Amino acid sequence: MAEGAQLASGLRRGTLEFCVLAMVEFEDRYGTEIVRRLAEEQTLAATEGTIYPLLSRLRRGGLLDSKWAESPSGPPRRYYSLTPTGRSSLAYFRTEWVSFRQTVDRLVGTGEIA
Amino acid sequence: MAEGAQLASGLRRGTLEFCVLAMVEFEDRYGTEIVRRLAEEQTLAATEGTIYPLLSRLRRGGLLDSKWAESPSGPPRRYYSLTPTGRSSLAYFRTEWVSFRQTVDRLVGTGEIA
DNA sequence: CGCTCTACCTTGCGCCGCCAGGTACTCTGT
DNA sequence: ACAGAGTACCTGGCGGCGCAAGGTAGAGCG
Repeated sequence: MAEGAQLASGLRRGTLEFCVLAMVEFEDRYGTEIVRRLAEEQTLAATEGTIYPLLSRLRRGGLLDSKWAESPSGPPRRYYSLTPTGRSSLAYFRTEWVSFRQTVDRLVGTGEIA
Repeated sequence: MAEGAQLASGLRRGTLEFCVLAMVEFEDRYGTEIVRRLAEEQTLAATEGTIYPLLSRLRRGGLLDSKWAESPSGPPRRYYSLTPTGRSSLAYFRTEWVSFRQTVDRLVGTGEIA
């Protein structure tokens, strides 16, 4: 594994889940599409081996709903959408993320505690 | 486990390590002190079971150095300090963190990709 | 000399990101 | 009609890390 990739891999923990939720907040998306869009991001590139199990977890957890749909060209796709539970979970993360981000910025940013 | 604690636990992954490095950047600190200071932070509270193995990993990895010192009252303490390797690792994280933070802000902040 | 406080560390568990491998359907070219 | 490429889905096993729980040992006090 590359140098910086290992660092980013650890950072994704606990965050990737909500990035995926946010991606299907306004528009239904399917697995491969999510993988491709994440690959365009700098530090959030995740492979299929990460995304598909993640989507299954979120579906089983009731945060995502899914329905099959035909593709214009190719095999059928499973489109994911946000459930009310997923929506509130995402809302909760948004507040938690701000707090977390500020704490890390304060601690790591300058090196001084207060 | 409490509701929000589980979320924060995932967020700490890959970040806590560098928060600890930053804490000993300018001043040597010992284990229990680090635990107590992190407990004061909102979303970064980590217990001994997290911190001590983490400190051992960082020491074995050459990012931290340690030396024993007497306590004014109580058992001796193991004080940790930042090595050159740890210093450059921390510097690298600071740039990576900014990139990561911006990506998450962009994706989760509004829900729109671009 | 017990009792408490401080400080260190370890064991085992569970979760999750990831690599590698696998299945199946669609479309294209010959 | 059929091989090959492209698309899309999923799974098994590994490794790392945060964490709860449990353990050791010295210092100070009554």
